Amino acid sequence: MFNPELFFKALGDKTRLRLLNLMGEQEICVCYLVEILEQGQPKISRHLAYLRRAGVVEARRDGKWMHYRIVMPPDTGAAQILRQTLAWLQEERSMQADRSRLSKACCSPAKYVALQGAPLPVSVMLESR
Amino acid sequence: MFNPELFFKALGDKTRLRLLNLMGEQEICVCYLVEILEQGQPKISRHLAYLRRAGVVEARRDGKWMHYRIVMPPDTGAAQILRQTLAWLQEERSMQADRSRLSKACCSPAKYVALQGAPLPVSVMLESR
DNA sequence: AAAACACATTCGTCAAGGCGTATAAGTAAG
DNA sequence: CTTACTTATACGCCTTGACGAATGTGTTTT
Repeated sequence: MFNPELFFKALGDKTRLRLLNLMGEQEICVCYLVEILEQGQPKISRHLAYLRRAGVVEARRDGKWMHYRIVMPPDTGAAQILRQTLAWLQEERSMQADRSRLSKACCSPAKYVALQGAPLPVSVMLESR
Repeated sequence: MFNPELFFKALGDKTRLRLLNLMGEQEICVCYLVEILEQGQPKISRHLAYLRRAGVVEARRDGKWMHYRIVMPPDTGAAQILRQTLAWLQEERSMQADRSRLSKACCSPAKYVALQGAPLPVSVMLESR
């Protein structure tokens, strides 16, 4: 029932890989994705839509904000490959840098004025308990 | 040193996935790929070139014939994903059918006249000992 | 109701990629 | 050397997809 071609097409783009890396296993607000990737909001939104059509992510509305999360495909093989891919990405320098900037963005609002008032990523909320 | 984007782009095409499935862990002559996939020789050749550029396969000349084989990427993560992908493909109906037609093609030359005299795939040579 | 905000979508443009047809390149056989 | 054979590449055409800019949609605030 799952389409390998569509699945790999979704992974065949730098920006989409960066988005998936930032989502990790947690849901995250779009505003953070835009700020961290420094890539223009419509561009990010289009790539998120692509990932949604491919069945790789799902969205949840929270007032003005949209939260995206990775959804594991029902197909066991695909899920395994997706998990493996996420682990692989974490080994990459640039992907680590993205994740590092994400943590900092949540703790230094002065540097990321646009994010003041935005809902914190779950990972950061857990850290600050 | 390995490029995830290029890697997944290479896997994001039905024909290329079928080619990789037919190669499996063994090298195979192009003429078989053309016959089994029934897809026109230039098309197959272009997709093989794409896979070569992406570093997923390598070619070996044997007189008039060219043999292609999957080459595991030096990057451990990529290699793991590639192996899992190949295993995943083998679970698909259509991919099993391709592999089944490959065995038959080597044993019934009458049906595949174009293949008479072509070098047998290694897997078939092993079976017929 | 109006304004502000977060995000999605549309539009026009451009590059990448897929395909069939024709042709080139490399090798073996006559 | 010419021919036949296997594979690769060039060409023209078309589709997909990526992008910035502008605009639309849904929600909260005033």
